[in-house]
Amino acid sequence: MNEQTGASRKASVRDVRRTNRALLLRHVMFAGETTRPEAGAATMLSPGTITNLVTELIAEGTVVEGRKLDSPGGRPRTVLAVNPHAAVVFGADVGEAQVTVEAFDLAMRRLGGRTHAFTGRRISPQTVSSVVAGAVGALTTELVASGDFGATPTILGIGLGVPGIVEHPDVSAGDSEARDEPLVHAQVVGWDSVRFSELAAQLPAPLLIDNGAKTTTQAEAWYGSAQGVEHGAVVLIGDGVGAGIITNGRLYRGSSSSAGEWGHTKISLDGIRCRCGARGCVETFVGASAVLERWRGREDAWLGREPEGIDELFAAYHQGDEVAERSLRDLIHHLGIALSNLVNLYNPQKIVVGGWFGDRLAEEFLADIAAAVRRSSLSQPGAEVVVERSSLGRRATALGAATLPLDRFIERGWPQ
Amino acid sequence: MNEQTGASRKASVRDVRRTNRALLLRHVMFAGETTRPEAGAATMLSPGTITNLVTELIAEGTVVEGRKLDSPGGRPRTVLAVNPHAAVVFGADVGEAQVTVEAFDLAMRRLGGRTHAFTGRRISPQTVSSVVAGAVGALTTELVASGDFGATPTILGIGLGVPGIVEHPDVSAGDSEARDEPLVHAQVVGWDSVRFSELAAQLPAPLLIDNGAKTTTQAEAWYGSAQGVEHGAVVLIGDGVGAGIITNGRLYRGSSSSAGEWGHTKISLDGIRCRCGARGCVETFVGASAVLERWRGREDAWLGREPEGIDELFAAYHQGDEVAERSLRDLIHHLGIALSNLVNLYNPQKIVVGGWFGDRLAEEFLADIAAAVRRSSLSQPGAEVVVERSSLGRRATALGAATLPLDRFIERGWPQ
DNA sequence: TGGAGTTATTTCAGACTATAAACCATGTCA
DNA sequence: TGACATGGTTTATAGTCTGAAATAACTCCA
Repeated sequence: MNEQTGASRKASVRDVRRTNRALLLRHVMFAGETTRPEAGAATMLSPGTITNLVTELIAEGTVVEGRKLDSPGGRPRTVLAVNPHAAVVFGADVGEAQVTVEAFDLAMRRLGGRTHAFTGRRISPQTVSSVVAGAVGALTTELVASGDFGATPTILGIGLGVPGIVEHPDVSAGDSEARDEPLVHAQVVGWDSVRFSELAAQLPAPLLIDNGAKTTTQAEAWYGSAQGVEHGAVVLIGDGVGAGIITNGRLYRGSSSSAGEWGHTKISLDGIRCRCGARGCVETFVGASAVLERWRGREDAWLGREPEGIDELFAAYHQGDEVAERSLRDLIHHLGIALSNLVNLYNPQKIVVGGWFGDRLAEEFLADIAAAVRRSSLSQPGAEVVVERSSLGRRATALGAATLPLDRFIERGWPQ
Repeated sequence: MNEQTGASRKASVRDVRRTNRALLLRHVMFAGETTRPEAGAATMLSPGTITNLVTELIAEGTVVEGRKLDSPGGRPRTVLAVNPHAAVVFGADVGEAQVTVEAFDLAMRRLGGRTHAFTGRRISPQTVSSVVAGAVGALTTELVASGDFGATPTILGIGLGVPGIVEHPDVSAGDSEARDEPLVHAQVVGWDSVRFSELAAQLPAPLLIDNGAKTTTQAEAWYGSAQGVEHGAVVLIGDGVGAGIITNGRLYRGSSSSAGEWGHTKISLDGIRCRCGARGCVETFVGASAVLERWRGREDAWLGREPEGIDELFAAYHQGDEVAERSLRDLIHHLGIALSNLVNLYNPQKIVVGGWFGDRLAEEFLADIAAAVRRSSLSQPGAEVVVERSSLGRRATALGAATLPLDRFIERGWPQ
């Protein structure tokens, strides 16, 4: 009996304020438009506290008052909303072949974006850095030109969704905000322990990095199909396969932020060798490239990516091709088993199926996928889980990346 | 953008006190003996607050002052410790064939216990209830006789670890502490949606129920091999196979408390049919009964439990029997794959291997198991995970069950 | 024996919070 | 115009932690 377990931090009166401010601000942001009484009901805070907090938020410029609502007798309620022009956040989707940077106002409305496609096979962190920095700069001047954000827009931060594991430094060891930047390990693009210090130094606001599957999950949780989900999973099926796990309403990261590597869990004791080196990985059964290779009868190799071929597969299926049908049936069967492992382990309320290939599958076979999941799951968690198609599409990754600085702002307030 | 996401509750000044009180009390309990300065360092609370809280805890009778420590110049520190005689907690291990009830003082020292073995195949909830109520009564009179707890010992609660899924009612819907008792689903003993209301009514203190694998995990997390682990898993291998997952330092329960059913995740697309109805479950590869069936060459059926046979298996292995060796090698290989799924999904710091069969395996093959896990895991999380043997043995389940009321006491204080 | 030095513990003023209740503001309706 | 209803603010009060000052209880040394 030596160490502390489940150690929570000490609390002080200041924390009470921070918690309640965040609670209220989150309500305002997600409600879009609200009123003081409505916010009071949603947050359970007393009218006095609401007044107090709202006054502060208005003074800061974070929140603005709007029109007054009609009343059936009684003083009319004043509409409250986030001040969209109070600040800007950037979100970047770093893919294997391209980088997309998007700008959002404080109401998370898209203001503009830049996409840069790479021709070479592997992009270097330096290239990515210069593209991101360039896009942020270009978008910022665009914003200045629009006049909505003044001469020097307040930038809350730049979020980066990258294709790999992002290892965050141990927070417990001192709160020295200084140079504890995350390490990025991305096998797919050949990055090993990359730090984006140079990029961070170039940018006009803090750089926050996370795994792309996780930022996508965050986007679905805040604005998409996973809204309000306390325990859930977002699975992303493309060439590769990933997942984001939500536990207790928050994105789960694990001890070193690599949690959720569902694509490399095994559902078979043998099978094709995966690019991770193991055999039997989910990715080798449901990843788009693997499915294509199978369909074409080359079960021995797993290389390259060829998303176009998926169109052929679906076309063949619709023309009654039996081989195509069997490929898709097998895929759904395997997907059901792979998802049932998530169901039995996490007992999620909802599983959201996304990714370019997953989205395509869910569009046509959602019911079959759900049935396959239930067939392999334990009865109780299987009966409870809802399987749904993702609702945000390809922009989710950048959107989710942009929520990183936004979330930080909600929790901590303005810098300093 | 409608619903609230990751909704935290509103905070008030009272919560600050509760949080800090719990933080301090937890420190005192886990330290065994401490002092005010030591507690201050551990909790980061100021000396004034420590005095304040300690005074309250002493006045309540929860904490007592002890001897004064020698000082090399300066006022000597006074030893603080939990008052073991302040209260009693009970923990019950409801197994498939027997029920064990144990009593602990507030320092979680075992005071006594009762075990009742059943002869029939399936025990009814009524039988379990009367056995538990009887044992609690008998142990209580024993405690009264000992004189350490006065004429009417304060009982904080009775924790029950049961072999099945425990579904807790939704807490969010009103804080009516009234009759929202959990539902127990235990296929193994044939319980379907059982409520222990009658038992709760008979008992002299609140009844708290959880899954046995989860209470065992809790015990390992508080007092065993999983101490101080923020992200980890405790896997329990016996006839059946279960797991408890620790995320962010707390036991993870999922949306309806059935999380952690690792025994019924699939690592094979075909294979023996499991008692859950599916094929390829981990339990059919590493569960004791399944291993025995395999060893004896009867791969077609999976029935009954015969733990004694495991001794034969190990004996044969030690005598150089090749079939026994192959059985164990295969088992370890499969266990490695099954655990690697946990590693890739949860990214745990530590995996604790327990359960009567798991313990036996870990005793002899821990290094092999760890190697097998690493072989199948992704390199980054695989390199970080530590595989360890459980350290509490068979009493862990009841001990963990007893932590349920203890934890509640730490968080909420004395009843009322 | 007593004074200096040292560390533990308590006391207390000050800074913040939330809340309840009283109070003011601004409508509708008859 | 007054009664009523609801929205929003102000204020007194009760908790809470913290930092600094005060006090307590030692050891060491002359």
